[in-house]
Amino acid sequence: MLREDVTDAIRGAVFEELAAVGFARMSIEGIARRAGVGKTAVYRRWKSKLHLVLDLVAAVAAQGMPAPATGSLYGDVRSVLELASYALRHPVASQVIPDLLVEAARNPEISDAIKAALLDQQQGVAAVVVRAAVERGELPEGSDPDRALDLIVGPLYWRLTVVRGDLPKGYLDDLAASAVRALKG
Amino acid sequence: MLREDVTDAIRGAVFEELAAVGFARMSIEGIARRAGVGKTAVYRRWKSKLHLVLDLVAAVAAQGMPAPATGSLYGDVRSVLELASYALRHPVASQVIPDLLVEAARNPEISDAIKAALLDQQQGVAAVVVRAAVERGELPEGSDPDRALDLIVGPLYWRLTVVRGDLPKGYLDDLAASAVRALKG
DNA sequence: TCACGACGGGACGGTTGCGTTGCGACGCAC
DNA sequence: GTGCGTCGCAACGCAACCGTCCCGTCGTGA
Repeated sequence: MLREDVTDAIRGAVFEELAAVGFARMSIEGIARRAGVGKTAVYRRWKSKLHLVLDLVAAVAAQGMPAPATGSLYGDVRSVLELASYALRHPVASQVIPDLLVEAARNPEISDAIKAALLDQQQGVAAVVVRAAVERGELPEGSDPDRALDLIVGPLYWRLTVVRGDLPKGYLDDLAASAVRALKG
Repeated sequence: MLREDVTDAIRGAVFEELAAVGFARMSIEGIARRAGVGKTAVYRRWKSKLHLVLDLVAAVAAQGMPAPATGSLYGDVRSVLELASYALRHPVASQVIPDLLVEAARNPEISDAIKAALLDQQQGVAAVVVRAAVERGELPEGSDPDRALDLIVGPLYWRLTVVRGDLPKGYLDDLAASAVRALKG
């Protein structure tokens, strides 16, 4: 029976290593070193660093992402932005997510995993939010949820992980209002 | 005197290598191999792969980025989106840019170079566009150009390099209109 | 008490890239 | 035609990591 504390230590080390050096530079030796574990313990559980990461991403995907239901489009959008900004400001996640997204452009397996763990989840949330807004009459029939997601999350992702600028007080409120204004049209 | 055709071959190989495997995995051996050149020829010109890439990025930065002046905010925004989508759909650039942006989060030198080559340029363009719109009375006094840039480029970057979705006909027109609507408020 | 299995650690041969060096070939200026 | 400098190429010793194997230790369940 594999020891669970060792498994957890390895998982944690993978996250840290992924954030510190990125997927491309990450090595199993480095993970084992960081986890204070023999390489054997890693290979006994996973075949390669790819499987390790796919496993982690799948675990994140399994958590699911809650869809807001505040009763207004603005409230829902603001809520989504709050959640997203929390994730993208986390020091580990803000390194790991963009890194894996870039890696996904070169590796279909990572691409599929990321898609299931993040993009599909987000698109699902967007679909729920848009449908609710349509039913309330806040958005016209046939509004495209994907386009809505672009307009809501795009600017935030750009600012936090591309420009790597700060998030001034009230920025999320502004952004939510802007997105709602953009969507209604 | 260093032969210029060799220098050009190396520069080209760096771009291709950067797109194919990314900065982290890129090796000087690989570059020389791809360029059909000895390692000596590379080391005679640059100290390391970092210097190689910094040099390339600086060359891009030197080109400059033209600011549109169509006479309307919508026209200017649409023009910026056209240029950006052209770059982000280029098969090499669409790999290299996100890769270097992620690398920039770990390496201050790359960060500075990218900032000068891309972000500062874009912020300059945004500043010009916003100022013109304010003078025309299309935007209120004191509109923030950075926020404008987030709203204009963010959704496009998100769609093209994160979701890696397609760009439906009319999407840029929609996006430009949405951005203008979001900005006025 | 005892056997089993996972543990950390270390060593293995093999691969890849590092940055440097020496070589003979080639091209160009003088 | 004679040098000089760059060229491609191959080799160098060094380092890191690969995936595997063997060891002695330790904890647990029968």
